Amino acid sequence: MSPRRPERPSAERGHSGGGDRYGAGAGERLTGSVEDYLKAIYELHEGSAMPAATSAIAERLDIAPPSVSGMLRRLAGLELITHAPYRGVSLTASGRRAALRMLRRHRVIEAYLADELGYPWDRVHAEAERLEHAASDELIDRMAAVLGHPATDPHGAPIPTREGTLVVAPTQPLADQAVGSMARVASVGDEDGELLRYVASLAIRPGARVTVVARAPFDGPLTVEVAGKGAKARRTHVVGSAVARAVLVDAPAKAKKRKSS
Amino acid sequence: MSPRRPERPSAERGHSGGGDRYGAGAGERLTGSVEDYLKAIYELHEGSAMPAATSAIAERLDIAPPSVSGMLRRLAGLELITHAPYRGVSLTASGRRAALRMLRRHRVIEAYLADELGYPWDRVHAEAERLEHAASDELIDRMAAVLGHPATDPHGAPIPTREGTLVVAPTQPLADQAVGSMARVASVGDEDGELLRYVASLAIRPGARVTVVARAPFDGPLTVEVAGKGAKARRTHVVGSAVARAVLVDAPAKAKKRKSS
DNA sequence: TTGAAAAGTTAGGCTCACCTAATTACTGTG
DNA sequence: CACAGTAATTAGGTGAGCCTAACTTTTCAA
Repeated sequence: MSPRRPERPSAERGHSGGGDRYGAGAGERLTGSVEDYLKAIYELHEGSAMPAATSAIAERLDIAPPSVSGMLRRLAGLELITHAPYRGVSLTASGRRAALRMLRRHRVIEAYLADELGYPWDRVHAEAERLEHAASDELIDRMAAVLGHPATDPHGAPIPTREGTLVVAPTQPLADQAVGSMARVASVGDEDGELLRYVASLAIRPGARVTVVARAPFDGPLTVEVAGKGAKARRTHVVGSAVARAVLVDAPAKAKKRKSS
Repeated sequence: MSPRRPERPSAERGHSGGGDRYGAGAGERLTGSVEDYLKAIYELHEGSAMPAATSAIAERLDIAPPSVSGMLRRLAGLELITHAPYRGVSLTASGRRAALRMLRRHRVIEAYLADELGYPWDRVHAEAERLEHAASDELIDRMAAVLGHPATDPHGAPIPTREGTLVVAPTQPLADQAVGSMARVASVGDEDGELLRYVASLAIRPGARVTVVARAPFDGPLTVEVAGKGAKARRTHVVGSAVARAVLVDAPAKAKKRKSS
C-alpha cells in the first residue's frame, strides 16, 4: 500500500532531505533557501518596479542565474510567485505573506541583538540572516515583547506586524534631497557593515538631522551637515554617492500637511 | 587550471550545496547534520560504554541505520570520528572538541531562553536544537556574558566552557538511589518536554531534595518524597521508572579518589 | 528592420543527506 | 561448532540546491 515509510513522515527532519509537498496554505514549512528567495524578491519588486528580474535575484543572493531559474519554477509550483518566463516574477498573496514574515523575523532579531545583547549595528544583519531561518514564531514574539514591540530595527527599517502589516513611511534617498534643505534620517541600508560603521562615525543614524549643503554633479559626492547632539557643534562631511543612496530620509510631507518650502 | 568556479568558493553558501573539504582543523565549518551526529555520538559514548553503536545513533536522531552508516564514513573521512566497521564509533580529539562546542551552544541557548525570554523549561530544548546550528560563537558568548557565565542549563546539565572544558559532577539516576537516603537533584533529561512538565509539577527540579521511600521490584515505580519549599509540607509521589531514569541526583561523595570497589 | 549584446532558460552534473531492499558480519545460544 | 537472530553495511534511489556550458528569447541601437 504505502511504498515510502509511512510511519515516519519525511519533511520532518530539517537539513535537506525529503521534499515538503505542502501547498502554500496555512502551515507551510519552507526551506531556508525558499525563504531567502522570497525575501529577495519582495525587496526587489517592492523597492522599484513591479516584476523582479532573474539576474537581480541572482546577484542579490550571490547565486548563478540558472540556479535562480530553477528555483523560480519551484516557487511557482508552490504558488508563492507568478513567473512569466523571460518576464520576471511577482509574489502571490501567500508569497508576500511569507516574505513579510521573514522581514519581520529579520528585523525583530536585529533589534533584539542590538538592544539586549549589545551588538554593534553593523553586525546585527549577518547574525540575523542566519537566525531568521531557525527561530520559531514564539521566539520572535517573545523578543518583540521584551523590546516593547518596536516599530523599527536598528537601521530604521520598519518592522512588519505579526499579522503582516507593514507601515511604510514615505522616504527618499539622501541623494535626492534638495540642496539647502534639512531632513530627518529615516533609515540606513543594513547590508553593508563597513558602510554602517562609516556613517555611524559621522553621527548619521536614524533620527539624526542632516542638511545637504552641496551636491557635485554626475552622481558626485554630497556635502552634508549633521546636526550635533547637545552642545556639540554641527559638523560637515563629504560623502560619496553610494552612501547618499544608502541613507534614506523622510520625504517632505506632501499629502497631509502642506509645507511650502 | 581550476575547473570549478575559482572566484566563488563553494562551501560559502549555506543550505546544502557545495562540499566543504576543510579538514577538521581550526576553522572548519560543519553542516548542521554533522553537528547533530557529533553531539549524538558524544552523548552516547560519554554516557555509557566507549563506542557508540550505529543503531543507537540512528534511533537517537530518528534516521534510518543505513543513512547513519553513510554519514559515519563521511565523518571518519573528516577525521572527526574513528570508525571500525561493525564495531562502533568514537570521537577523535577534534570531533570531541566540536561536540563539546555544540553542547555548550545548546545549553547556553537553553539557559538564555529560560532566563531572559521567559521560556518554560520544557520548551527550551526544541528551540535550542535549531538555534545551535545558526548562532555564531559571538552570539553564544554574549548570551553567556549576559547570564553571568552560568555553570548549568535550566535542566541542571553542566555547560562546557568556551575552551571545551566540561566539569562533570558525579551523578546517578534517581532509579539507582538507595532506599531511605536523601539526595539533591542534579539534573533532569531535557529531551522530553512532557516529562519535564510532569516532574516540574512534582517540584522535582535541579536543587530539590528528594528521598527515595520505596522502590517496587522489576524496574517498577519509585515512591519519593520531595522536600517542599519553605512552609509547604513535604510531598510524596509515585513515579515510573522512566522518570526515575531521567532524574539524576548527586552521587554520594566518595571522597576524592579512593577506589575501593 | 535587423542583428548583436544582454537576459533568461534548458541540459546535464555535482554534493549532501536522506530513504528502502538486499547482503554481510557478528553473537549468543543449543 | 553451527546457525539463527540481530546489527551493520552495501547497493541503488530521491529531492534540494547549487554549478557550468550551451542555447533561446528579448531588447536596443545602428
